Amino acid sequence: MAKRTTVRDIARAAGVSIATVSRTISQPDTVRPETRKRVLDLVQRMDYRANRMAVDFRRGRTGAIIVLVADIANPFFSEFFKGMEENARKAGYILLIGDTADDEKNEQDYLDMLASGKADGLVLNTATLSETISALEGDTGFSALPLVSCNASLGARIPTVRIDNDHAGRILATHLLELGHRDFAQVSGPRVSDAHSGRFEGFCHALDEAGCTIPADLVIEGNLGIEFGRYAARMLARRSDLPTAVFVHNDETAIGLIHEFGRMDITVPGDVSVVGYDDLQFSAAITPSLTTARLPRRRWGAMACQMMVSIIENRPLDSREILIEPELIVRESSGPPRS
Amino acid sequence: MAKRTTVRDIARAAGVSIATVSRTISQPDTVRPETRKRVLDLVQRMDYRANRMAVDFRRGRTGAIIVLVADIANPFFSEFFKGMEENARKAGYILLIGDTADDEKNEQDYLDMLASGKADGLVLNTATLSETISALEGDTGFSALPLVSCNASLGARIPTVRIDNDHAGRILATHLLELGHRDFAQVSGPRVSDAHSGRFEGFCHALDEAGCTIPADLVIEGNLGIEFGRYAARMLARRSDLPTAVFVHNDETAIGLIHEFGRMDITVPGDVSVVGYDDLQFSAAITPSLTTARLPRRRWGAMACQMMVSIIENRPLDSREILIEPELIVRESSGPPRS
DNA sequence: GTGAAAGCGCTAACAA
DNA sequence: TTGTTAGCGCTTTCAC
Repeated sequence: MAKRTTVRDIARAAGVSIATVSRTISQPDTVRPETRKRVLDLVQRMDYRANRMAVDFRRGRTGAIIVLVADIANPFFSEFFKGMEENARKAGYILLIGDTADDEKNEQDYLDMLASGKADGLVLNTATLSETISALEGDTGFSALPLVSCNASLGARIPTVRIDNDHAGRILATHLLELGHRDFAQVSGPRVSDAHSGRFEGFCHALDEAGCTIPADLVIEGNLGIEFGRYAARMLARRSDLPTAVFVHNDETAIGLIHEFGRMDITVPGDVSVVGYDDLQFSAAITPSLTTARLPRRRWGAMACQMMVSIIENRPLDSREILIEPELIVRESSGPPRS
Repeated sequence: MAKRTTVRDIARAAGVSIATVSRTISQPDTVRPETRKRVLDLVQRMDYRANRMAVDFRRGRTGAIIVLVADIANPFFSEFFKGMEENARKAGYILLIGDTADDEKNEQDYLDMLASGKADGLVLNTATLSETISALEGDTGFSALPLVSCNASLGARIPTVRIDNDHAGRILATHLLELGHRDFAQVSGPRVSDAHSGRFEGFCHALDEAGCTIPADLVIEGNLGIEFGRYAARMLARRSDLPTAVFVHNDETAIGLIHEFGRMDITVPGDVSVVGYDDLQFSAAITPSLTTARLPRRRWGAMACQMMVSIIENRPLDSREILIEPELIVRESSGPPRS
């Protein structure tokens, strides 16, 4: 493996100093056109490319923002990335994405690597970060690396852009109450995650205010996903008193649940109304199409990125916590309760 | 902003040399336990963390592999990432993902940044890379950065792990032929991409061998996605001679097409059979569930990553091109032709 | 406009 | 086992 071309090689070949080569690359207008041409030609011919590791090291910055997510397979994140990425690019950074696979150890590995200097900033969209984060902070509670959280549980300590999960739960409950429903079930993600506890509480509060409650055994809690949706459908179908409406904590799971109901000849919304949460692209393309709370995911990503860039570039923050409001999307899967 | 703690600070505080501090961090067993403890305590207390930029720079490696994809929003990629990531982790690397948003300029931005030293290797799963890649290669055709392609069009020049698209087209055609179909349509992605031309050709060849052809106006080509699927459904429905079977080049699009057929009271597979390509998690959770060619995406990612690690670590490659074989998954959306 | 020189923070010979 | 030292490749004052 041949040694890479360096500034020194170019400088020697062009008969200039390494400083001039460096300038030609990064501030072309500060060198005489004649010199510039000579250097640039050599750069081309000798296939010179500045060593990024050296550049980053010397400059003390990388031009990259990294975002860590719990599960990249969750289709939910795609728009979030788009929002981040667009803004990162606009601000002159590239966006790199890491997947912790919802594993604390992996997360720690990432943090160890990224903690200092791998990127100019770290955006966290993972659920279980409270402890690992502490490690990033000194005793002063000051982190060497600019951090933005997309998650409520860290909100108090680091700048946060998060979804108003409580509100989402409320608008879905209100929608179902207005349709006349009184008997509910919830298919929930792990409530240790505040994303899920937020949805759960918001939904329950709205029911409370209307004088309704959900019996404990009509709350089915577990790791969301299509298969869990199927499982929940079977659990519910087994009961003699099928509720008239189900709030499923994400669309993916709701899609599994609806499909399984279909197999068991339980019609949606005829027999039971189903509402989801997220508004995936597929949510409008199934039958029946899914009533859900749309999260403005792209905006979420955009805001998170803007906040990060402000921090990196030492601009004052308007606010240390930004709330993103979800929006009710009514489709076919919700209707009046069966009589 | 306080200056960060460096090896020198720790060395001074512990009364040792900077070399000892460095060793304590990276090869703890080579220092006397007593010294080690003293240093580690200080590291903790002074919140020292080695500057990754300096470490990477000095060592000449980063411990990171970057994969670039054309569109991270495509649910298709998630399993591919998982496969890569698992293997990267196993080999001691972290995986970072970049999204080029299918834009050559973005791609170029990434490559400029990544080309040298941002990562130990670059895996490319983007369609339109032929030109940009040239820039990475010197006149010698030698790239400074280890490269692996997941795409046929670059296959000749750099190591490749790719899907056997041609074969996939064939097994889907064969399945439909065996069901008795003779009248086909294809809903294709842009055929400038060899992923799509491969599927297209494979499908057509198998039909040829059975004495069938697809009329040119029954090939609907465009940018795949749910909306395009809906559009294709409307185009097909408008015809007097609706074909009996449609091969849609990915599941996402097939889901849109089936949903739109449903709206128009065209039943699948009663009126028309639909087969997709990918096997997304949602493909089994719609009604009717989708017959498709399953791409072993996780394996794809795993192989790509293994190949990359081999290259980085100068191990010999078994082969410079690995083909991943898709598998036919028969579900409800395909059946005998209407009589 | 250009060159000389001083490091950025760290690791890895090598010497002690 | 520990310390000394020489850079990694680049950018950036500061002279000229």
